[in-house]
Amino acid sequence: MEEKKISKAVIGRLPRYYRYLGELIEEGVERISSNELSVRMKVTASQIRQDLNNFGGFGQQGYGYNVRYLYAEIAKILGIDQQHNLIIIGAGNLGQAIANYTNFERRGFLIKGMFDINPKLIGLVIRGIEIRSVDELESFIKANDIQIAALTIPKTKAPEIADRLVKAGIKAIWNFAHTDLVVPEDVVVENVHLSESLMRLSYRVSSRKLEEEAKKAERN
Amino acid sequence: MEEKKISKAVIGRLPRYYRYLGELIEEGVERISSNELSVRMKVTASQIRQDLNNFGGFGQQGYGYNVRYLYAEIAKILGIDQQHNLIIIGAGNLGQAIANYTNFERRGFLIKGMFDINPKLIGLVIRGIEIRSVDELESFIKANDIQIAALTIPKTKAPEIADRLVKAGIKAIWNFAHTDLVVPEDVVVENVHLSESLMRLSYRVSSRKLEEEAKKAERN
DNA sequence: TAGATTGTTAATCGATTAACAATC
DNA sequence: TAGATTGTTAATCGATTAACAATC
Repeated sequence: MEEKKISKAVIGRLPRYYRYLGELIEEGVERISSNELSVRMKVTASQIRQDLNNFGGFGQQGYGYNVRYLYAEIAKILGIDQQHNLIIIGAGNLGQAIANYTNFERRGFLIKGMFDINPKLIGLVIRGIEIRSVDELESFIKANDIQIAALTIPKTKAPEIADRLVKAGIKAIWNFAHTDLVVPEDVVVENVHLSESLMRLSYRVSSRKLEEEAKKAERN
Repeated sequence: MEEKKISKAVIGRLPRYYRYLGELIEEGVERISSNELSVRMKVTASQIRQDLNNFGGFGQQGYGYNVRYLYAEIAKILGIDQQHNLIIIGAGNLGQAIANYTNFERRGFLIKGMFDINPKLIGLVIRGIEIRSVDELESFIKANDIQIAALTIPKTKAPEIADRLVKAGIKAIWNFAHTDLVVPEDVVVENVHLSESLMRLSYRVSSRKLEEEAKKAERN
């Protein structure tokens, strides 16, 4: 069973397919062709078929794809058909935002606990999730079979906490701290660098402005 | 002056270069070669040189790159040498998290106001930023020369608000709602889809697990 | 000047799109 | 069966890496 390596680009698109299929289900659409879906999603039909065929043949010639079936298959591929136990480290606004976002639980991500160093926050309960002292981190991870840790703390504290998480057996870090974590290769890190996202936005706004000015200059 | 089109991949990497250069400045490093930087950043030196040369020759043969100079030049490219006026729509945890993140202001993003529909939130002041009723949206945008709107509201409300923002003359939307916004082509949308990020993480955790199981099975 | 390192061209690699035979 | 649409191979396009002449 040689697993062919799936490219990052393909994986990056899967959640978007999943989202669109979910919307189709809500609309009561039963089947869809790669072509119809390509129009909705503004990608090529070719890309959709290529992407899906990395994982198997989910469609049927002359028919297209059954929406519910494809939706369920993508869920399996993404691993969101299974339950993941998650903790949040850093109970500030961002940590609380994640804790309050109920959709994650619908996708199988169960938030089991939150951690902070601020004594004012420790003991508070958010949507049934208790905020604990970071001192309890390791014992909690082991006792509750935690796989994923969301890191919503300042970048200065992130490397130390990441080390502790790795030692405690965490398999994945959802990293919101503005730094690149160094972890062993069997630990997955998914970065959400908001400031980088905002800079990309800034670039695009600025380059648009330059283009417009260039056009205006040309007219004169 | 034909502007050659810069690829999305290159733009995506610029903020990371910027971050590493900032760290080098803090460390007191004056100059760096593409090769040294490539080791730190875990990319190829070739890629660094290619990326930078999209925008001009910032280095010097036999010397490398002056860290402060390159840092300043990338800031110009990203447009973060200029001030951007920003509003946040949706004053929930995520909106408040952004409002409280002071680093954005250091990069020239000035948060001028927050908006919500919840009467309990309207009137509150967060870090000097007042939460206003969404009714005041259009007048506020015009009166305060707002270019960027961060959208931290549920997906159901996002399309309607996006339309209003566009009509009010907003040039860029930083979209945290889990939906793809439809806007005219001169309006920039930068998406931050947290649930998609979490699914990518889930995929990677799940596929790691499968690989390990496959390896174990092979041994038997 | 000699050594180092860029800027840039050429080669390679990978991802996307197009085309079409297979098949429902 | 005829029409539709997939799965998949081939062609194209773009991005990354390698190589090296230019030059500080």
